[in-house]
Amino acid sequence: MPEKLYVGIDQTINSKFFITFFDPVRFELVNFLSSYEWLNIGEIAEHFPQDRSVISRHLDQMYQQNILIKEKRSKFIYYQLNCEYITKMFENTSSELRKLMDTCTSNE
Amino acid sequence: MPEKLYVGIDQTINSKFFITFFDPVRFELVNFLSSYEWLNIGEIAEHFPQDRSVISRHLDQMYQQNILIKEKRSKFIYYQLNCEYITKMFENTSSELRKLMDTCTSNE
DNA sequence: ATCACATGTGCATATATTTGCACACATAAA
DNA sequence: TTTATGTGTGCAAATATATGCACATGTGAT
Repeated sequence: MPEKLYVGIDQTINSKFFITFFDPVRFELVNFLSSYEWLNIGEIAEHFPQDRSVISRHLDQMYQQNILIKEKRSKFIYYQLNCEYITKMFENTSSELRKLMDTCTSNE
Repeated sequence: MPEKLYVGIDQTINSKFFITFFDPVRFELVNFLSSYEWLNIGEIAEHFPQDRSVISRHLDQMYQQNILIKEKRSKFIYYQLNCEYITKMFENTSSELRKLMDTCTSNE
């Protein structure tokens, strides 16, 4: 603790990503999208009780956090899980946390 | 997608843990506690602008999710990060996600 | 027992977020 | 152009959660 070389986890961990990811509805969206490739907003919203506009906003929030990738084709907007980024984000966070936790357990 | 052998991530991932972990105030508490060993509620609350009762409730929520371990000594209640559990939870989640993401990227 | 202090809790308020409607905008077809 | 359809947005209501006060409870000391 006196000679702390590591910066706080608030510096290295993107908590907004996780808050976006684990919201109940958005987490269901992730789960749903993991079974499909490109789907447009209407196709996605069909499978959820919420209004299409609500789903649209959730998808946009997920896109802002790079959880989804987006593609516009004519008047449709297709979304897909950004698998690479999601996996990397979790694994990087795991290792950042592992570093931090190693220092705190060694202090006991 | 037709022959999906994996169960949904909602079955294998404990999202409540992460929702608890990444709440802004509780995340700051994790960050703060990572620099110390056992601290009682009063000592912790001194470092935060919120009322002691608010901090007390946050700590209890974290304890419910195994983010913290607790120890009562006389009239004090001491908390400490549950480093093992936190690390394991993140790493298990990472690998569950990795499994899921591997199936979705191979579909493209 | 009384006192001092640490923590828990009921409850109303504050704050943040989601939700759905109504409508605006965009795109493509007729 | 008008029409149909997909998506974005303003806004108010609903919902969930955090917050802080006041007080209750518990524990140890005097």
